[in-house]
Parts: sequence; C-alpha cells; structure tokens
Amino acid sequence: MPQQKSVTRGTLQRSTVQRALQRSDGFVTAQQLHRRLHDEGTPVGLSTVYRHLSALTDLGRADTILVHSAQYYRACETGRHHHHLVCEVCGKAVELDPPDEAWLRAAATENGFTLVRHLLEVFGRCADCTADSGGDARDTT
Amino acid sequence: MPQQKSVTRGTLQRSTVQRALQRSDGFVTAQQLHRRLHDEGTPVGLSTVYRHLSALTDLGRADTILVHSAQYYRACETGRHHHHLVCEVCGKAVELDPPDEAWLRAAATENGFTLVRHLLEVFGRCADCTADSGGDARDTT
DNA sequence: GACTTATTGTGAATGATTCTCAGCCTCATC
DNA sequence: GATGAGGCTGAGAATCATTCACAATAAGTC
Ligand SMILES: [Zn+2]
Ligand SMILES: [Zn+2]
Ligand SMILES: [Zn+2]
Ligand SMILES: [Zn+2]
Repeated sequence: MPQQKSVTRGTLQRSTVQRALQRSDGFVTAQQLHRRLHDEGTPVGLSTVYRHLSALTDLGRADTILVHSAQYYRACETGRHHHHLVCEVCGKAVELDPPDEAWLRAAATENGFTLVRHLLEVFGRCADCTADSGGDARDTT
Repeated sequence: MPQQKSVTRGTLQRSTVQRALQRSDGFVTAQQLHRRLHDEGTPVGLSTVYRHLSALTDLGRADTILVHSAQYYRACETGRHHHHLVCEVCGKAVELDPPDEAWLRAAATENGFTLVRHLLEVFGRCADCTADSGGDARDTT
C-alpha cells in the first residue's frame, strides 16, 4: 500500500497542468500533456505532470482509463457516475449515462462478491475518423 | 500496425502453456505463468509464454483484461460475448452474461460513432477474501 | 523578510512487454 | 524413415510508461 501523498499546494505547475487538461478534449496521456506544455513554452517536469494528473484523479476532477498499457486522463467536472465512448483514432470522448446498473450489484451478491468498482469503456471511431482512415479494425468486443 | 503473426504449430511449449492456463482459475499474468511452469519443472521461455497467451487470445480461446498496467489472461471456452466479475485480491473470476447492450449501440450511433468494441470489468472481493483482509478499498466506480 | 516544509525537476530505477536472431524442431514431402 | 524449408524457441537486449530519490526551489506563515 505505498499510496503516495497527493500534492495540494497552489503552484504555477499545478494550475498549468490542470488547465492544459481542461483544454484538451478527449483523453490524453501524461506524456502527451508533458510534450504539449513543453511545445507551448510552459514546460512542466514529467514527474510533476504525473503527480498532478494523479492528484486530480484522486480529487475526482479527472477520470482515467487504461488502454494499450497506457494511462489516459481527461478533465471531468461532473461528479456523477458515468462511462465513456472513446474514439480509438483521435481520442475524442463522450460521456455516457448508463441505464440500469442494478443487475450488476445483483450479479455480485449472487456470487458472494463485495463490489468495489467497475469499469466500462466503449471504443469506436467518431464520424470524422470513420470518414478518412482505412486501417485496422480488430474487435475484442 | 506492427501486428505480429501468431504462432500456430503444435509444439510442446504450446500445449504446456495452454494447459497451464486452463489449470489456473482466475486471471494470471504471463510472468506468473512463466514462473509457475519453471517451478513445476516444465520451463518455457518468457517470450514464448507471451507469444502463446497472445495467440490464444487471438483465437478466442482466452480472454484478457488490463489492470494496474499489467495484462491478465484466462482460459475461456465459451465463444459467447461476456464480461467478468473479478476478485481484486485473489484473482478469482466469474463470467457474467450482461443483459441489454442495445443502449450501447444506440448511444454510439446517436453520437456518430462506429462501434469497435467495449470492455466491462467488475471488480470486488470474493466471499473468501472479504472474510480475511482489512486493507484499502477505494471506489473508482 | 526569514523560516518551515511541500513541491519540482533531473536522472536513475523499475517492471511489464516486445524485439532480435541464431539454433532447434515440425511437418510436408519424398 | 530421411530431408529440407521455414516456423518456433529462448536468452538477453531494447522499449516504454511510470515511479523513485533527492538536492534545489518556491509557498505559505508569522
Ligand atoms: Zn457504471
Ligand atoms: Zn475520432
Ligand atoms: Zn458487453
Ligand atoms: Zn478472492
């Protein structure tokens, strides 16, 4: 449980990372954000980017998904429970309100499980990206 | 697109990995399987374990989930679409038949997306593991 | 302004997964 | 049953994302 303590002070880097995340639409990785900040002339150390993205996630101000062995972050105002419809090509994302999730709890207790969390991510290609492209399209459903 | 070609020949290592995976209950990583085989006196190279797990997945004979930046595999006979209820502590897993997934397609087209795949994993602790333990229990829902 | 301490950034460390490639083994063929 | 071509193996190097360590720096406090 080496759960590291979250950063909390109001620093320049903190707001920089926070705003950069809000400006992005769709999910981005810490690395991408780091490079972007560098290119924009407001560089922030890679570790610091990681630190703040992680802190924002802890605070519920961002949500994250794990794809292709990489962690993607996205600003997230709503405190409500929701899932994402993510474009595999450009990273654009839409929030989804799932309907019933009751069957889920039912299934859990039915099997003697105590629920901790669940994760639902839907991948596809947005209208724009369907237009161009012509590459691969595996289906791991 | 550096999609590597899958192994297909009938070799000793192939069946060894395949059977080891079937013997395990719950999800396991390539590393765990590799170590287990080594301990059991039927060592198989790490690369080879990775190759076969990946091949089995392509063939639909195994399914995989990504947790904590690590890939977990599990033998999977049923060709049907399904999801998993996974114990975060011991890795035990139960297959779930989700009810309606229609809203999902609806939501996709509604947003101009072409669906490719979706991923639903439910995490919790099984009866056994709820009994002991007393550690952390975050809820990223 | 001086002080206490959290935060930063660089570079090294980690860990999982993939790649490389020479030698080995399968399998179709004879 | 022997042969040959090409697929399979495995040890170690190479990648890649992420985490760590720690000395230098800047926030918040009085
Ligand atoms: Zn949900
Ligand atoms: Zn797109
Ligand atoms: Zn489903
Ligand atoms: Zn368990």
